[in-house]
Amino acid sequence: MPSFPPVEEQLRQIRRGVVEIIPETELVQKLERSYRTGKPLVVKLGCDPSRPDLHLGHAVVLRKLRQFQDLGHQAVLIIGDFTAMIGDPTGRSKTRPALTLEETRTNGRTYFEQASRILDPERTIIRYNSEWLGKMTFRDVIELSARYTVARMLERDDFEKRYRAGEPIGIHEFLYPLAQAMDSVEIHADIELGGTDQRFNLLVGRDIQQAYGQEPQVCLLMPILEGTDGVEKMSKSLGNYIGITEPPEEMYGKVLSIPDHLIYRYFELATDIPTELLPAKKEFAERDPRNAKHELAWTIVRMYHGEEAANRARAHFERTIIRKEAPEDLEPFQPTPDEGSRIALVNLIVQAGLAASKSEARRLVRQNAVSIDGERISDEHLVIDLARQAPFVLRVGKRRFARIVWDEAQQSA
RNA sequence: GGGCAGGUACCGAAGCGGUCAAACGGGGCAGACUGUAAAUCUGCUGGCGCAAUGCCUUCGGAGGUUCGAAUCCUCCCCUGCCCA
Repeated sequence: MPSFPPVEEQLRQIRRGVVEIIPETELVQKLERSYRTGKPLVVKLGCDPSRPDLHLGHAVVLRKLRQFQDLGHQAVLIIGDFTAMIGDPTGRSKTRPALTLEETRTNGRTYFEQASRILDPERTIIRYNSEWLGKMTFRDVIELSARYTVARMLERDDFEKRYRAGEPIGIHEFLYPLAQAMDSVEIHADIELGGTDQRFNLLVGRDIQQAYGQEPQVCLLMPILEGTDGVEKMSKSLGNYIGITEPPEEMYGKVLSIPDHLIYRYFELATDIPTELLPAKKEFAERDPRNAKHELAWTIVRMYHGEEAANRARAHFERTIIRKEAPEDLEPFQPTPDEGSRIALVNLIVQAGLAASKSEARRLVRQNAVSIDGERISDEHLVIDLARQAPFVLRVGKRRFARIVWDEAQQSA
């Protein structure tokens, strides 16, 4: 039987970083009842297994779920494998490719593995929603749909905008919020977590739970973390994300590339530093953004990779970016020469994966972006004799390096 | 079922028989600057290529007209709106 901290203390922690609690009075009631009866609250978080690469944006809400675990409540992670199988078309673009059941299972496992860097896996219940959604008959679906109206669906910002803009909305898109609501019904969720973009979906959950005779869940909305560009929300498809499994060096560099005005926000939402220290960080970020950003990067890397890795990442950054030297642990790359031991520079660049095509490589040379052992190359027709010149470090742009080696024996073998 | 308007490169959007690998904007990449950033300026942004008025692939799909098509014709697919 878990023993909970006092309700006031729980509330204090739950409120940190939260944008909105709908409605807060019900949260208090639920907490009080749980405290009285010793029964943990069921806290739900739904996730989309079509993209199992978690980043700091996902981490915001996962950290909140972890916080509930630490307070003694029951975390339930819903893997939306059923919806992924159909292909969720949320957002403007085309329907996502539908996944097979195996793919969603594999993705689900990957998701959980990654989420375990934040959650306590021992105390997390995982449920796949195909388990109950897959069993529903057409009749069940019609009954479910009858509980909601088109007008209410169109309240959703995304639907309304698209409808007005004359963009297509598939009927099945109306079914997604309902499906998600059924997840809440299935597990009798007391609280559902989500980003502010999930507000509508979580609220539908409340209505549907009531329609099925249950007490409605409390919706707890977390802010959407901006990506490294500082404008759009962090997302993989926008390429502005920092993945939680990325190597320390990469993570460090990416954190450093965020605009200054986000430094404090990242401290608040993406780190585990105690709430009491936040005001000091805010002052730090305003007074000395450069060093505050370094501390932020270090803190985040430490959370996911440990202190030693964080120190290494900092040293790496100073070496490669500030002093513009090649990283020390570059994998050697043995190119396939064009003829004998000779290779055209543009071919070498493509082979080493530093450019996508020869034309691009050529362009980069013209733009003074290519150097060998620190020396700028301006001749796009340059041919390199590997036997004479290797090993050397090939560099393209600021961040792309390759250590080119030549081994006669290995070549003939 | 009928009518109308559309489907162009990563995205938005011009082009409507040759001078189109396709204007312009966004995004991306590179260079200068810098704190790695932001802002700013400059260049590049289908592939191949000895940067040639060169070759190949591309403008929803398949055919056709033409010396020549993103541009004209036919059929098909897709989207939105209006009517039924």
